[in-house]
Amino acid sequence: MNHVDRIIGHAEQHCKAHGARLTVKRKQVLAGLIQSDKALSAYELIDVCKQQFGESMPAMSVYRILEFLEDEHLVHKLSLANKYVACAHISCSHEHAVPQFLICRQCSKVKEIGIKPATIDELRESVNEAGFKLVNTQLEMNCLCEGCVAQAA
Amino acid sequence: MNHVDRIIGHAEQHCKAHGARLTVKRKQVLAGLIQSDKALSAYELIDVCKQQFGESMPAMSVYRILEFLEDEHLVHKLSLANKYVACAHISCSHEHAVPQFLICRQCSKVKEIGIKPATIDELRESVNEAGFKLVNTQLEMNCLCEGCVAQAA
DNA sequence: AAATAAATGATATGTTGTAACATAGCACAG
DNA sequence: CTGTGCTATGTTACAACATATCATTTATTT
Repeated sequence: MNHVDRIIGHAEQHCKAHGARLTVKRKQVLAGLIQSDKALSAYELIDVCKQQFGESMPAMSVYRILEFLEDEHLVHKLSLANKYVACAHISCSHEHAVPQFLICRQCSKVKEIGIKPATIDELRESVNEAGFKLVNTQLEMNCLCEGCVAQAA
Repeated sequence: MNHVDRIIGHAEQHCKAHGARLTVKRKQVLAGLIQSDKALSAYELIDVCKQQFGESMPAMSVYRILEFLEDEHLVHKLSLANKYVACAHISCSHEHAVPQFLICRQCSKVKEIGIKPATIDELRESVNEAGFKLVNTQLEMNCLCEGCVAQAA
């Protein structure tokens, strides 16, 4: 049983635990994302599924499935790139805070990190001072990954 | 001379200072953004210009003009919302750091703030620890504005 | 097996953004 | 003033991202 299957297994348990169903199609989409170290757009996922499973998915289905996976906290949507990534913590049993994402502008590689709570608190305070309320702490930051920095140099 | 015209005047000086031209169309687009306290999409700007100046702008032109205005630091693009806002500091003569934006999920109202440099440094450090390089510090945060918080309550 | 609910398919359309090439208008050398 | 070149704008076509709506299929319950 390989890495991806193991994670999918965890995801399935997670869904079962509250009566949600991780169907074949949903598994395929999730697997596509897990295998990729980059963020993928919905249409890129269609291609991936086509290649890996010979299944031709309509865009509509992929978007529905992504929505389901987001609701299950198995996938995150990155608004900065209009792309999607698998959650890095599907296999962890403990709860996680809302993560932050570093997105490589060049190659779409994504790293999910947890910023120090103290830093988050400072941010939240700045926001409050401005009279706004932070809805969530999912920050997305434009970055370059190691590989692309090296290339650029 | 009203508020908007005054800001446009500043913008014109700024452009002239290095041989860039703030043409009529460019002024119209900029004025549309300055008048709005909300972020506007390119297509919303087309409507605004149509209403205010009777000028029918092709989408392509608006995008080109927005790009020009961004290069001149007169306008910011908000990737979280795929919308655009006028820079809050066009009339200031001093230089500004890269700003951060609070975007109301509900009504698209935007506030441009400057977070404490120390907080930014902490963020940058977290990013470096993860092996990435921060490309810019234009953070965009999903928020609710005062008005929409009040409404929701 | 019938009734019900959940998931997916099919089709159309909306929204955001870019590519590629054509035209218009100004600026300045001759 | 006239050609030449540059910048700005127009036009058309299309790519990429996303949602609405209704029909059909699949799974679950009774």
